Amino acid sequence: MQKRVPITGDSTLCSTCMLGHVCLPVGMPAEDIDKLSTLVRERVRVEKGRTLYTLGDELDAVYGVRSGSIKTQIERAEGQLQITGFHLPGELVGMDGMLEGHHMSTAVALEDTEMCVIRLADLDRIASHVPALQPQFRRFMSKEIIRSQHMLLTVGSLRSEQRLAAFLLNLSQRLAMLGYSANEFVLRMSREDLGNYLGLTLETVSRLFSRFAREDMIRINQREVEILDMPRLKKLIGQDS
Amino acid sequence: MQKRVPITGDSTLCSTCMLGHVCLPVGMPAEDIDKLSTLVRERVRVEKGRTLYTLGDELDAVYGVRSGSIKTQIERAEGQLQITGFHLPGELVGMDGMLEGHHMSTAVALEDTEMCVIRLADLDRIASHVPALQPQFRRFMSKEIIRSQHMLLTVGSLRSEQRLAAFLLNLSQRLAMLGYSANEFVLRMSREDLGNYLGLTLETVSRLFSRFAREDMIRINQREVEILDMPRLKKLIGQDS
DNA sequence: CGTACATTTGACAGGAGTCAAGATCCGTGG
DNA sequence: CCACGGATCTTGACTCCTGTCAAATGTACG
Repeated sequence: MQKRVPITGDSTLCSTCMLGHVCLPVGMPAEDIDKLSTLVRERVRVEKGRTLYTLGDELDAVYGVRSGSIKTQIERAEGQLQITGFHLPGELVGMDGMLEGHHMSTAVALEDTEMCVIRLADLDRIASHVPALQPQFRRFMSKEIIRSQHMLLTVGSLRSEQRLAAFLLNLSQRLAMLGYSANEFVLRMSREDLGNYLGLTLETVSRLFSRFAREDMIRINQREVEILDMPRLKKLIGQDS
Repeated sequence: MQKRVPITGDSTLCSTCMLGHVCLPVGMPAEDIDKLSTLVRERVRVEKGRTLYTLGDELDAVYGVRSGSIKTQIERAEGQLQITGFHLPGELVGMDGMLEGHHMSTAVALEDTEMCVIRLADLDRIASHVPALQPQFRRFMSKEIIRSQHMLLTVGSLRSEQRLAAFLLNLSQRLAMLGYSANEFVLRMSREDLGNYLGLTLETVSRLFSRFAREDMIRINQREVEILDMPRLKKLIGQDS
């Protein structure tokens, strides 16, 4: 567990945060968003490779990615490890773990990352005079359910090339939402992480990248990706155009 | 969408329901549970094979299984279908779908089934004077996140025989929680459903059942299962004893 | 009692895993 | 600034698990 640092000044309220259009406040009425000023009172910096929280840690808050990126993973006693998500700015992590009050997963920074701390006590306190907040938070939990169910479909019923294509398209789209290029980006995770996430081996992922590049669908240089033929990638997973 | 029927009399409040030890009230203080009397005001009967709700239906409530069982599935445009869960009494369905206010999945009864209707409006109304209710509901959503992430691990990193063993053990355990036999039960779903759920084909599932039976780990006759060697099943997935 | 559906079983093929060897990149220290 | 060493990534050869296709058998329901 990393050290939480109080936010100084009010330069960084939810109401003025650049991520308002993707993060927790999205879609809420402006007057309600103004009332979220004490929702995030602390931040946590996590260096690349370090953990934000670990399986079993006590949980009194969930976290929003402010900058950087995070992977979350679950483990089984036998050492099996499954990466459950790569999280970009505006996305919340830690919502599993609310069942027991202990984290059910581990969150590791893929690069130097800053997280907003959303204490559950603050959430309920503020919700008592901002009625829209509870439904809004449920929406975010619902989104997390949908996300993992969608991954289940991906891993359970798509072939390897389709899984990788789906991953690239999903990442591209999320980066575009954040104002980054949809066609050119840097993967923050290793081939091994990616393989684990998609239910493949790192060799298969590597081979697929090479093949996609050979077929001029992408250009790839280590972790730099350029998507050259978005329509064909989409066609690969059955989406038209 | 099936017809909702008001509950008559108060013979079936949450506070007196037999499923209280597994359903939404579990762990809440008795005085709070007493205040849930108007949380479930309607029920829905769903015949075997019929849908409780369908992808795209408007959502104003989530549902708890009162008796019977339900499968939930998501779909992709291309016709791919992924079963995301088989739900027993006391379990909630429909919590995906709170994101958009429309169901993101379809729920189909595996046998004649009765569901409790939990309207979201009622949830928030009651929560305003039962502070423990919102955290409790979040716990159930959290549980759903954990469940689907665990399935992701199962499908993403276990071999076919391990997946089926994990399924049998999980079902056995949930049935035991409900007071049924942990060793003898009836599968309510087809081999095809089971295969789809586990990311396998129906033939593979059938072969595995036959093999487990040949190796005296289970006895199986169509959908009747008897677990003969629980320790060996557990060992198969790496759990000791 | 017959027909449609569900399940079992076999033969075969192919996609992804495993094992192994190189190539490339990157951080560290001289 | 450059050289070294470990980590990461690529590629090849081969294996095997699971999927596909097909046929037979069993079961349930009208």
